[in-house]
This record gives sequence, structure tokens and C-alpha cells, in this order.
Amino acid sequence: MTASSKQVLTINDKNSEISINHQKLIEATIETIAERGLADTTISHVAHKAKVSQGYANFRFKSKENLLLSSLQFLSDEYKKSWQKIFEDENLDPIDRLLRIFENDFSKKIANRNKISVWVAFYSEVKFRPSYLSVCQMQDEIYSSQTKKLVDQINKKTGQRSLTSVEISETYHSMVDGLWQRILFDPKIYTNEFCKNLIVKYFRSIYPNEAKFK
Amino acid sequence: MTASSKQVLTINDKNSEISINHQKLIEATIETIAERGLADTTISHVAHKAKVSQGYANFRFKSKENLLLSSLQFLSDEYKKSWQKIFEDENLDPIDRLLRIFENDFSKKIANRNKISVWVAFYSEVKFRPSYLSVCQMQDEIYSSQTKKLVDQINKKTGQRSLTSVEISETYHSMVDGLWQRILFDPKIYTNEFCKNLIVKYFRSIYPNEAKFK
DNA sequence: CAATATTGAATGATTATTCAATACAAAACT
DNA sequence: AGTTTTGTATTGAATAATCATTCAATATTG
Repeated sequence: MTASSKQVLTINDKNSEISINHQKLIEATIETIAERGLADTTISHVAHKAKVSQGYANFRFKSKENLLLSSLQFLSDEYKKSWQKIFEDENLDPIDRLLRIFENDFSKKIANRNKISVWVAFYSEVKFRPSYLSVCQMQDEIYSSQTKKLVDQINKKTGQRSLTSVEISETYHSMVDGLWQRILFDPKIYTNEFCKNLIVKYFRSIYPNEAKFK
Repeated sequence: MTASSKQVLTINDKNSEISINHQKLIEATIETIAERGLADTTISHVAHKAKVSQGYANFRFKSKENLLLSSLQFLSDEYKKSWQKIFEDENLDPIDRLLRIFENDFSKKIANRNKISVWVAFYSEVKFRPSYLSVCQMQDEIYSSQTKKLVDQINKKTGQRSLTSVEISETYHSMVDGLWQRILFDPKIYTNEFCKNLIVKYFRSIYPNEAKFK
């Protein structure tokens, strides 16, 4: 979670997109949003957490807006990489792939309180900031269409006929969004295991003959 | 949606909890949040929309914080009344009651973009504002426990055994939260009818022999 | 000694909040 | 009926606090 704090090697921007301070600031932004909420996240708080000066934080990212956007981008990329790997893994049969997909969606790395706080904070503003929207939207569409295709394969294989692949995949996405939100609110009931269990049972009720959902 | 705009009769606070301006300001707050987002909602915007002076808006509610809280309270009460009526209706058998519950959750009055925007905005801050939390939490618990009881009855009646009432009702709530969020993002796909349809199909897969879910 | 990285104090914009001044309505008094 | 008085409702300009942003000065590195 924490980047190495000593700046032994300072990587220049011209050589590498990501310098140590760049990453430190993004992580500090995510933690600050998780601790104080987006409304209460100031450059000063973030800079303090990242142990750089306020002026530097602004200088480094040109604007607060841009720092926030970069942090969202970072989360978004991290998430995307995690599911892309699963879709690209040729060795998985459809059902295993689906299992892996929702294991990933409720893994500690993805579905923890810090990161969900940040997602929820940005989601609530997405409607009003075109720049946030463009970070999320494309991703979301790819993820949706991939999931739909996957469900199609499973439907074919199992002979499931009462629900379309769009219905199943959109229900799945809605459940994930809703469950993430509830992890935040009511973490006593909504542990990651509890959520995964709900998802398995959902698929079990749709594909009652699939042994892997037992 | 709009209160009568002429202030022909001015009701005093001492006589009636809710004066015209009070309600006008709450409605203006909700609309402003829906239009500009919570982060961009200033007293000045709200006052302008409610056609009162900025100073008055603040005076009337003592603080911006209090105005926001009152608006959340208003939405919360409105929602609560709508589902309470359904739970209290003695003439409904369990399945009909459940049908009514989710019809209500996706009715135009409850699940429209204005109101969902406001819910999402507040949800994202709830974790950091104890006052917001206390407005939502109690409600949520009552709604949850009522739903759970209802599902229990249906499970008994139908002999459904593979899922517990907690699992079904929590899945339902998560789906509603998630679907509301998606109505906001992707209103082309996620119409109220589409959402209701997904919910019906969810229940159909759990209670396959219940004719009312066909 | 450059050249670059980083600081931190000053600036300016935004915005909640306050409050003296004014408008308004109803009651009291010619 | 019209005028004055009184109490309340509402205004809008002034205040003060918070923050993003800037930038000249300083530190660090090579």
C-alpha cells in the first residue's frame, strides 16, 4: 500500500511518466478521500499526507482538478488491468472465468473500504464533470460487453433460456455496484465473503445444474 | 413538483412547522443538487432558485449544513412513507406486497434522476457526516427488517429452501442501490421498466412456481 | 556552478454567515 | 375609511474564513 518513502532515486518526468512524488501524491489523494470524503479533501491535506509542500502538489499536477482526475485514472486502470487479465486468460473455461471475475470484484485489493470510498465519491460527481465521465465510461462499456459475451457462452453451454445475457450481466453489474456501496455502510454484515456468497447464490439460482456454483 | 408560487397566505413558524419558504428552499436544494452536484451547490444558487435572498436562506435554516440535512430528511421521510404504507396494508398477501414494494422502489416518484442524484450525493458523504448517517440508518434498518420478514413469509409459503431470507432481502437491497445508480449513468438502458423487469426476473428465478412473477 | 526540485508565504477567488436597513402586514387608534 | 404604530419577514451589502494557485526564494543534485 505504501510506496518506498526514501527518495533515493529521483526519476525525471521526461524519462518516466511516473515519478515517486507523482505516485505518492496519488496515493495520498486516495487515502485522504477515503478518510475525509471528497468534499473535505484539500490540496493541503493531500500534500501533508504525501509529505510534500502544498505548493509542490499543485505545481506537480498543475491543478487540484487534475490531481483528482489522475487519482481516478489510477484506480480505473488498476481495476481494468485486473479484469482484463482474466478475460485474456485462454486457459479458462467460461464458468471458471466468471468465477474469477467476481472473485476479483470482491478481492481485498479491489473491494476495500478505501477504494470503494473513492469510487463512490467520484461516482456522485461524474454526472457533472465530463472529465470524470470519460475516464469511467469507456472502461465500463468494455467490461459490460465482455461480461455479456461470457454470459452468452455460459447460456449456450447450459441451455439457460429464461434470461437473456444482457439481463444477467446487467443484473450482475448492478449487484456489484450496490454491494460495494453496502460494504461501505454496513461492513459488519457486508464482508467480502458475504458478498461473494450472494453472487454465487445468484448464479446458482440461474444455472442450477452447474456444479461449480455449489 | 412546484409549490404554489404566490405567497398569498403566509403561515407563521409558530403555527405550522412547514412554511411556504421552508418547503420552497428544500425543493430548490434538491433541484440544485440534481443539476449541479453537491460540491457545486451554494446557498446563493439555492436561494436564487427558490427566489429568496441569500441571507434569508441562511437565516431560515440557521446554516447550509442544516438546509442540506433538512433536504435529506425530507427525501428520506417521503421514501419511508411510501413503503410504510405498503407494509401496513393488511389486505395484501405476501407476494403482492413484495410486488408493490419494488414497484414503489422504481416508481417515477421515487426513482427519478433528480432524486437519485441527491441520494447518491448524500450517500457519498454519509460516512463522514454523522448527522447524515443518523437520518438514513434507522430507516434503512426498519426497511431491511420488514423486507426480511416478508421474504420469510414467502419462503414458508413457497417452500423455498436454498436461500435464506437474509440473503434474498440483502440481495434485493443491493440490486436496488446498484440499479438506482445505473439509472443515473446510463438512462438509455436503465429505464424504470427495465429495472423492474430485472427484479421480477430475479424473483422468478428464486420462486419459479409463483405465477405472479410471470 | 548550473540546472532542477521543492518550499512556503502572498494573492485572489469563492462562499457561508452576519446584521443593520427596509418592506410588509396586521392591529390600534383617530 | 384613513393614519399611525408595532412586530415580523426579508433583503443585500459587508465580513471573515477557507482554499486553490502563484512565484520568488531556497535547497538539492549532478
